[in-house]
Amino acid sequence: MNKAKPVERELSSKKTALILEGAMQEFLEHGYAGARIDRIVEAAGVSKATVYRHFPDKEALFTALIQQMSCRKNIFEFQSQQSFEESPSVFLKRYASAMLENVAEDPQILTFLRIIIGESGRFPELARAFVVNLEKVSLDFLTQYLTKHPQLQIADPEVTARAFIGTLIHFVMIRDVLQSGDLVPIERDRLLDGLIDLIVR
Amino acid sequence: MNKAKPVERELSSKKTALILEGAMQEFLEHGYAGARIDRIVEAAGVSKATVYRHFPDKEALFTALIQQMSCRKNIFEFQSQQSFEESPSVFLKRYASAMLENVAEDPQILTFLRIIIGESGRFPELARAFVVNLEKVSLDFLTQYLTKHPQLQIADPEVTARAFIGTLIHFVMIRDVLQSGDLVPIERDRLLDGLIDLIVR
DNA sequence: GTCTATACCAAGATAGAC
DNA sequence: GTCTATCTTGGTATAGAC
Repeated sequence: MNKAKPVERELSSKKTALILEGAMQEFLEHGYAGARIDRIVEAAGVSKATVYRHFPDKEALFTALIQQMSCRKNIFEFQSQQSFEESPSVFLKRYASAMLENVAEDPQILTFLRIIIGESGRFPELARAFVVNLEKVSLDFLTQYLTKHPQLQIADPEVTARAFIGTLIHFVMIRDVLQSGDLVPIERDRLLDGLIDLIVR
Repeated sequence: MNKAKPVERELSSKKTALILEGAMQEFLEHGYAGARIDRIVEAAGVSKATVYRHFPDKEALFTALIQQMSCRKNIFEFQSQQSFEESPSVFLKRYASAMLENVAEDPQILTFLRIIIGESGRFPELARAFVVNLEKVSLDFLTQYLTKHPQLQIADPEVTARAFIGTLIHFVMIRDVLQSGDLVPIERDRLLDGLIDLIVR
């Protein structure tokens, strides 16, 4: 009557975490089709059969992993420290800088972007989760910020938020994801300050 | 003394073209690791041995194909019809519309973008060829256009060109590549006109 | 629930006839 | 130069012992 049932549950989820951790490096590095269960098994330190006891197949493991990552690898993560004296141009500079620092601090964000986009044809639901969890949140946040500062005289905050985020993402794409910053060089601060000038004037 | 040697050469390159054509659908649809030589062979209507007589291995076939496509699938293709009466805002609208129409007319551009980005970690040279042939060309073109119209009072044409292209690419990424336009909806013309207002004022 | 060992199949690449 | 047939490897997934 006093059997320790919950303990088994916990062991099980510990293995699940190990598997997902091992799967992360493998899928991020090799993509979906290029990923090898053998390497995931090795990295996780479990047996192959254990993987298939926790996940029905390779595809389920992949989608579970990416959905989990969509909540953790947030390129737009930002401490909105509500310093009210802060001028909009300073705020926008901080916001953009935070995003670029997130990318610099965690290069896994780059491989995450590569796989989301690369597999978006075969796994559209994962792409859509990415857009809802990351893109939409930051677009809405920026739109609201611009709307709440009418002194900026922003004609269409939604469009302006798009231009701001779009320019930043495009910059990261060229420089970091495609590793071609040297081919179309531009200084970080020149782009950021010029972009903010375009918006705040 | 009158042997028809050139004929063989031509047959050979005909096969090469067939193989590349078959490889295109296969690589674009399934990515590098997911592509199957068997399916390329079937689509091209040649034997597997013929493929390996023309290309050393799968990787060489892939890089040859993508390099060829970087010259043909130009998302920024645009008839610069030099109508001098055309105002900058009309010109910019035409330029942006042309890009969006290129995407709409040839959905292979989308799968091409997916594979370039998705494989940019393993094939950085292909990503760099893409940036040089497509991104850089259009960035330079737009920068020059903005510079040649000083009445626009563009503070930093290079940055403005980045913002313009970046906003467009980002829009295409969300809507078409990631198939998530409905999640962060915005009307095409509202974005384009708003973006141009941001630049030309 | 987890492991070892294995079934089963499909992939990339090649040998040898023509 | 091109084909058919085949080799070899390595993949996903599972069976059966513990």
